[in-house]
Parts: sequence; C-alpha cells; structure tokens
Amino acid sequence: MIKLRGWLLDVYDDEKEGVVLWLAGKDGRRHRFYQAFPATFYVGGPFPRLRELWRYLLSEPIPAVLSRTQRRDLFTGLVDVLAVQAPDPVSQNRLFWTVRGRFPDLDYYNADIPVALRYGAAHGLFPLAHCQVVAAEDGRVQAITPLDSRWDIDPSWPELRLLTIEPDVDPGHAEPTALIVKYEQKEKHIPLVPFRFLVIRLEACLKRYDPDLILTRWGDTWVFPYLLETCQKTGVACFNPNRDQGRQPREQEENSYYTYGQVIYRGRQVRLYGRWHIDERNAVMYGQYGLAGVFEQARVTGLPVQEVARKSPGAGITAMQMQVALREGVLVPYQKQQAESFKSAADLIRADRGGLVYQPLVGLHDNVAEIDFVSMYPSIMVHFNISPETVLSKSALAEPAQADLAPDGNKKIQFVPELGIPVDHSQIGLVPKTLKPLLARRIALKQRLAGLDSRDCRYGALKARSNALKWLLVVCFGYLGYKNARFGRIESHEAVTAYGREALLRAKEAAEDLGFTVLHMYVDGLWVRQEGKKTPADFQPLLQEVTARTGLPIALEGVYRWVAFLPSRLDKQVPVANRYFGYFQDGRLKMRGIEARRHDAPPFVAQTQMDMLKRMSQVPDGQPLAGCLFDLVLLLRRRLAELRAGRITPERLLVTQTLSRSLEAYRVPSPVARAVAQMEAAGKPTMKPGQRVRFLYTREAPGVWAWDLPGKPDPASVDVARYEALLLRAASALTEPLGLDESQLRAWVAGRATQSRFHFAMTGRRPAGAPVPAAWAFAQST
DNA sequence: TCCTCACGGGG
DNA sequence: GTGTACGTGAGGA
Repeated sequence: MIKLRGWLLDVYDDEKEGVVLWLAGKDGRRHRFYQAFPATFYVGGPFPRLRELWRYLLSEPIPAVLSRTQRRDLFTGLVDVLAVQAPDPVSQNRLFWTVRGRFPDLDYYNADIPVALRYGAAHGLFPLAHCQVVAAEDGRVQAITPLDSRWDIDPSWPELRLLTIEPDVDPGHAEPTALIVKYEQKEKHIPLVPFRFLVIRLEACLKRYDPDLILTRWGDTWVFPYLLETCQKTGVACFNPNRDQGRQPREQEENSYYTYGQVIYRGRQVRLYGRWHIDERNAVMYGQYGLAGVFEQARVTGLPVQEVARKSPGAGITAMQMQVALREGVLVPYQKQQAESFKSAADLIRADRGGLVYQPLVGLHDNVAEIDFVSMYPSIMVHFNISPETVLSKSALAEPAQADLAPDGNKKIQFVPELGIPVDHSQIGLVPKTLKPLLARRIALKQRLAGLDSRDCRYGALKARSNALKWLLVVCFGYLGYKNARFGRIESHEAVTAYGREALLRAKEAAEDLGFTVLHMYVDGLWVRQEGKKTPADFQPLLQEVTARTGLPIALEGVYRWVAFLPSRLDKQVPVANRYFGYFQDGRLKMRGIEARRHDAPPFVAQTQMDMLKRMSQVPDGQPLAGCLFDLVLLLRRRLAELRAGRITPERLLVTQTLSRSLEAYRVPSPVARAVAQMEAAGKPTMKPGQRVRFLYTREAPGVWAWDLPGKPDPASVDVARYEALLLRAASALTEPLGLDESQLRAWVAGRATQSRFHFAMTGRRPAGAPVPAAWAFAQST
C-alpha cells in the first residue's frame, strides 16, 4: 500500500489502465499511477431511434452499460436520454465516433470532453493540484483526494525541473549543427553528428535530470521531428523524450486557422506523456503571459499544462464552462466541427451594434483623466446575469401563452436597454457562474499587484497570472456571440454590448453632471477634463458616481499631463476614434493607432517615433509642449541623414506583415504577396496563411526584398525615398497637434534653419526670452 | 477614384 | 479544439 502526497502533473487516458496519473511527490520523486475510469455519454432523440441505437450497442464488441435516464439540457430543460457508459475514456471515444457515424441524426452530449476535465471534475482535481493518493503497490489508485482548491491564490507548489533545448541557429534560415541543452547550471552543446552520440547524450540528460518541463525553441517544428524522423529513417538509435516510456510522443500536423478576424499559423506539434513540452516559438499565447500564466490557466481551467500553453484561451473558457455544466448536472452538447462559413448579408447589415464609439475632440489637451470600466464585458455578464440560457427571445414575451413569465411564475425578468430583450434573473446563468470566481480572482491579483513595486521579484509572475486571467475573461465574451460555441447565443452577445453602451452613456451623464467635459469615449473608457482638476483624488468622486449609477466598477487609468487626439489623415475635419497619444503624470506614455504600436511598421520608423514621444515627455509640466518642436526637427534631420548615409541596418528597415491567405488567393500584387512570390521563386517552402513575412522596400522591381531569401540584400538597392516618406508620415502624426503639419515638417527638416529662425517663423517673435504665445499652448477644444 | 489588404486589444 | 466586426489607412490599378 502506497500513501503519497504530491502535485498532479499529468492525466491522460489509456485503454488498458483507464487513466494514467503522474504526480510530483513530496518526496521529490515522480510517480506514475493508474485508475479505472468509466466514461459516460448521453444520446437524445426520438424513442424509436434510441431503441435502434440500444439494439445496435448490444451488438457492439465494446461492453457498454446502457440505461434510460433524464438530464437537463441548458436551453430546453429536462430531456429523456440514453446513457452509454463505456469502461474507459478510450473506448468511450471510439464508441461515440462509431455510433455517430451510424446515427448522425441524434443529439450527443458529454461525448467530447477532454479526459483530464472529466477526471478532474469527478475528483475535484486540476493540473498542479496538491493531493493525496492511496494506491496499491502496482500503482492502482484506491483513493485520490484534493488538498487545495483551484481558487487558492497562493497554493503550495512543487519544485519543478526545467530543461531547455534549442538548435544553435534558426532552422528556418540555416542548417543547425548542434543542439544546446540547458538544465540547472549546466549548458551543453551537442553536435548533431554522429546521430547516435546525439541521442545517447540527450537521453543521458533526460535520465539524469528527469525534467518535468522541456521548454524549447523550434521543438515542435524542428528539434523533435528531426530526432524522431532520423531515428526512424536510420534505425541507428531509438529516442523517446517521454517520461512514460511505454508511449510515443503525439504528433500533430501544422494548420492555419481563423480567429478574431485574423489568420493564425501554427506549426506542427509534438506533445509528450508524463512530462510537458512547450515550444515557445509555436505557442501562440505563451508570449503573452509566459510560464506563470500557463500554470495559472491550467489550474483555473483544468486543462493540462501542455494544452493551455498551446491552445487559445477560448479552449480554456470552454473547459471552465464544461466543468460548471458537469458539476451542475447540465448536459454538454457535442461540438460539431463546422467548416468555416462566411457571414450572411443579414449578419453584415446588423453592423455597428458593438461597443459605443465616440468622436474625440481633436487636438491637444492637458490634465485629462482616462477612466475605464474594469473588465467591462465580463462584469456586465456577471452583474446582469447574461448567459445564453438566461437571455430569452423577444417573442417569448409577446406570446400570451407564456404562463411561466407571468408574475405567478418564478421567472424574474429584466429587460436589456435599447433592445428590450428579456433576461431571466431567477437563477444564476452558466456563464456568470463560470466568470464570477475568475473575475474575483483577477481583482485579488490586481490588488496584490497594486501594493508591489514593479521591481519586486514577485511582480512579474503576478502580472503574468493576472494577464492570463484577463485573456480568459476577454475571450468569454467573444464566445457568447460565436454561433458554433456550445454555450453561445447571439442575443446574449448583443445584450452585453447593449448594457455596455448604456453604462458608457450613464458614465458620460455622471461626468457632465459633475461639471466635467467628456473629450472622448471608447467602448469601456472615457476621457474627461475639468479646469483646475488634475490629481487622482480630484477624480475619485466621479468614479464613485459612475459606479453608483451603473453598478459596474470603474477605475482611473491615469491622468494625462497631455494627450492628443488625431484627426483622420484623409480628412482633417474628421476625428478618428482610436488614434491618439499622451503622457501620464506617472511617467507612462500611451499611444494607439500610430506607427509605434503597429506590428507592420519598420523598427526604424517606430523607434524614431518613440524617441520623439520621449523627447516630448521631457517638456516640464506647465510649459508649452510645442517648445520642443525644434528639437524634434533636429532629431528627424539626424535620423534622415543616417538613413541616407546607409547607416541604418537593413534589419531595422524590415516591414513585417502577416500573410492573410495563400499566394494564389491574392488578387493584387501587394508588397507581401510580391515578397512571398519572390521566396517561392527562390525555392523556399511555401508560406502558409498566418505566417509572418519580413521584407525590405527596394528601388527596382519587384520593389521588395524578402528577408528570408538566401544571401544578403545590396544596401544600395534599399528604397531610401520610401523610408523617408514613412518616417515623415509617422513623425508628422506627433507634430501636427503641436501646429506643424506634414508639409511644414518636411520643409523644416529639409532646410538648414537654426533654432532662432525656426522660432521666429513659428511665433513671429524674436526668441530671446520671449514667452511662447497662447496659440502654442494647449488647444482646449476644437 | 476605386479596390484590396493589414491592423487593432496587451506589454 | 479556432471562431467579432468594423473603421482606418496604405498601396496598387
């Protein structure tokens, strides 16, 4: 008999054993356990069909336990279903696919729940849970008990062992010759040839150190495929990076998928058993929150560490909803994989129903407070009980037969502003139930962060965790409106945005009632100003008033010493909602929509714009911002001189764009398309949608030079004039609100004028000690 | 002037 | 195992 305390590392299914569990024991060792784990799915439909299914299942070789029962469907209430219990998760899955092939017309529930979730929900467990296991000597679990909750803010933690592997060069650009392996303080360069020695040395590292996590660069796309394929081809060695040596790593092919309006490319993947592999170059969200965020998401979502690291937060929030459903005895509908469908015309016409967007007062303003609703959409879902099943259809009320909506029924109805959609408040919906603890946890983490200095060693991990939670919250809103989501319904999505618009309008009224001018509003934030108010404390009464009027928490993002809202470049009379830059009293710069924030801007352009902003932030408080204009002109002259002299390295001139489609699908030879065509012509492997393409602008046809072509570009071929134009355009976005538009800026940068001439031209006065006229100071309104 | 195409949120 | 929609601006024809 074994009795062990430890932390749950991995759970996966096994045909013979049921589920396999790996624990990091308190004894410092890693332990493998297994446990029988029958899995049940449910089938709904007309009785005769269910009877046919019953007969069919009796003839199946997989021994299923069948019963008729009732379960709750989220939308329709109690339904009669056939429960099909398979002896283990692998047979459950196999049985489901066979049955679905033969009976595609029936409704399936709890059929495609990841085994780790199913098991976790059954035992109150989750990845990295602290738990106690009682097992037989052969590892068969007799009892497993959680010792902590996923919601613990400071859970006890195992000492995890981390090993990193990367090739000596980027395999996309050059042929690697060695692997670099690091663990503890050790660093090893292991040559790729002879291959047998490579495998022997790698296996020695894995055996000696026995890592829990292998963190790689290009591990998915190159390192592991190379190792596994070479083993197979040559037969000289056999390499298995799993901790569970009875299994081979699981490989998954590359794919491109469409999400949040853009295409994401994901290279092939290699997953391990008994330990984790994360390729940081291939884990889309990993860069957002790193390991601390991955662990945070694994704990709260219940998805295995390897999965959350690789999947989008959408999978995480779905997992959380599934667990709430499992706990509440609500059926989880099977998710049909539907082919990508285009929006119907009706969908497109229903535009402009999203967040409220206001037109800002164009120009430069001082002492502006930005106040933002805290996690606005999730807060709305919780506060107004928005969930696919609580948001009823309008016709539900119009029909007189709706006895259950009558006052004597137990439904308590509230109506969504603008839309008049009824929302049932008699019980808490699935989505609010899922979100509430998540929201509370994020607030708890943020409070802790607020008390820490950013240099504190705990700051980074807390920030990452808070960020990981934010993504789960954000995505939950998107899923509400996603018609293929298990628990989605477009009306609930619209209800959320309607409440959002309402809250923003109430906030505006509150601000105006308290004497503030509202300069701008954008979805969940307001920019307000009032003469004489500039400290954070000056805005506290407004925050309280807004919360009182909306029921939603709102926080001060900061007070800008100055902020400039930019007009449209195409028409200077037209304000645009999301192009602005500003400097907070606490020293932060914030900018939206300008080159410094755009992924496709060459670093040289973005950096110069950033340097100009930094120069502007050095203007002392109370002095006119335009006083630094000549310094900005000088800075630009220097940068242009460097550019013309060829002293800017080509790397800093690279434009990076995401390929949105395959090359053939381009109807216009845009710069990216030409760069990709160039690479294909040079025999490079075809670029996939979602991959990033880097290129230089060059003078001669085809006008671009794809960076991933072999060889180096000729520095003389760089299209300097084009970069000059890009630079001036970026710079003028900043100087325009100070009174210097693009053509004026161009003239001053091209000339040799000194400060005094510049000053005289701009002000009409001699510079000596002369104060800058009011026209230079802040524009208070349009 | 019209059409096509990339970007945005976060840090 | 992924899922918004829309406006802006640049570049090409």
